Amino acid sequence: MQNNSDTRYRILNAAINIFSEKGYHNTRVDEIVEAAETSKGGVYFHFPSKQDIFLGLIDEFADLLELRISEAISQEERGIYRVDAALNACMQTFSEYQKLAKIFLVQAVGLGTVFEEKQQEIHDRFVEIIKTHLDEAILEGDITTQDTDIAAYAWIGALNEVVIRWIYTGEPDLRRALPALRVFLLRSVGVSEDRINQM
Amino acid sequence: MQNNSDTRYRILNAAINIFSEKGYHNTRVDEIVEAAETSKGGVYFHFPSKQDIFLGLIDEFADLLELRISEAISQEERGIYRVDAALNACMQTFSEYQKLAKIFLVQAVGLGTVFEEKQQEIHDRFVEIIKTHLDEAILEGDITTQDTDIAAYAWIGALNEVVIRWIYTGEPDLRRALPALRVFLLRSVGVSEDRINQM
DNA sequence: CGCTAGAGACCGACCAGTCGGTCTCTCAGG
DNA sequence: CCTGAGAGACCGACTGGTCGGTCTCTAGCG
Repeated sequence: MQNNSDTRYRILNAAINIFSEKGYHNTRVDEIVEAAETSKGGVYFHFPSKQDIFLGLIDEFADLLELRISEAISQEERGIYRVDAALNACMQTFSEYQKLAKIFLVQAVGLGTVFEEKQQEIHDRFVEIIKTHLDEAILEGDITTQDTDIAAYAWIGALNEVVIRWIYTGEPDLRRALPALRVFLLRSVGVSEDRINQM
Repeated sequence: MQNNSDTRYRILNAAINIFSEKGYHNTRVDEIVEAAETSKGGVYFHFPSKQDIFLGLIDEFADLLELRISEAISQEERGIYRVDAALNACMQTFSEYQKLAKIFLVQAVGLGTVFEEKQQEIHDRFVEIIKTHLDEAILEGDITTQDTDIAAYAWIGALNEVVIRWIYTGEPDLRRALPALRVFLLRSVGVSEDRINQM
């Protein structure tokens, strides 16, 4: 049981590398086999199918991301600070796991019906989190009344796009981009300049 | 010569429908053949490959979108109004060509190296347009000095996400979402509430 | 010996693309 | 007006390669 260890780990690692580079359909199981220095039998001993490996990676990363965000949020009291903390956690996690981020944000898109549902479901989780805290911030009077659904989608889109950009080009460095993005997002929901500056 | 007409048109139409639903890899050429009520030979008479059909659709749509946006922009004088006009044109075009929009925004993602380049290149075109006009608006004093690269990426991301959402769920209706998104985006780059309201 | 973990040859479904053939339509020559 | 030759548009059976997944076999361990 404890011997989940070496081979399984190497397979996952290889899968991350190759999936993130070539996408799901252009990745051959045999390539994973080779990169993991194992055999087809090895792979199919540890995983039921190619699809399972891929979906497993995505699920795992989504869980990690959500955990990190929840932790960050729980450290702050006020809605608007929570939102800021979540943003930080998000960027931090993406930049720490660049390859998984690419699989999550790029390679999992456009794979047809099977994957579409999972994709939607995960996206919804994050929209929900953002929306909740934006609504909270409205109640607390930090931002004006507005359509927080749209705002939540737009935030996710904005964030993803910047991260994807960074994944491809290495620019803008996420740490350098964070302040600009932070101001952008806070302004977008109507946090006053004064408050932004004093945060 | 003029008989580019019927069959070719039916093939493209079928391709739009099926690609937009199932994505590139899950679409069989034979499905397009059937939906277009033609034959394999017919398809390969008009197009050199499956890939060409797909890329052709994307190129065509990108051109259309850019054209529409340019037209809209050229109708306005001032940077900030231009930006607003472009946004309108964009949403209008997406909602008019929902299926092509899905191919463009969803199905063209994560297809591996060949498609990645084209994808980047097209994205850059639109980032460039936005950035240019944001910079213009800064010079005209309508918005504050800021990192317009990040803002441009974020805008595109935000827009795409909302549109993708609409494509999948039919909600929020783009016409209803537009005002909220408009305020969101204008605020995000620091257009004052006063000016937004008076636009 | 029995069991876990892994090796790698092999299978067969699947599918993009091909190729020889057919079916109009046109148009020149008689 | 008829003919027949040529071209353009289209047809669909077939092929050849590719890959996910399976199956039998083996090495080591307790």
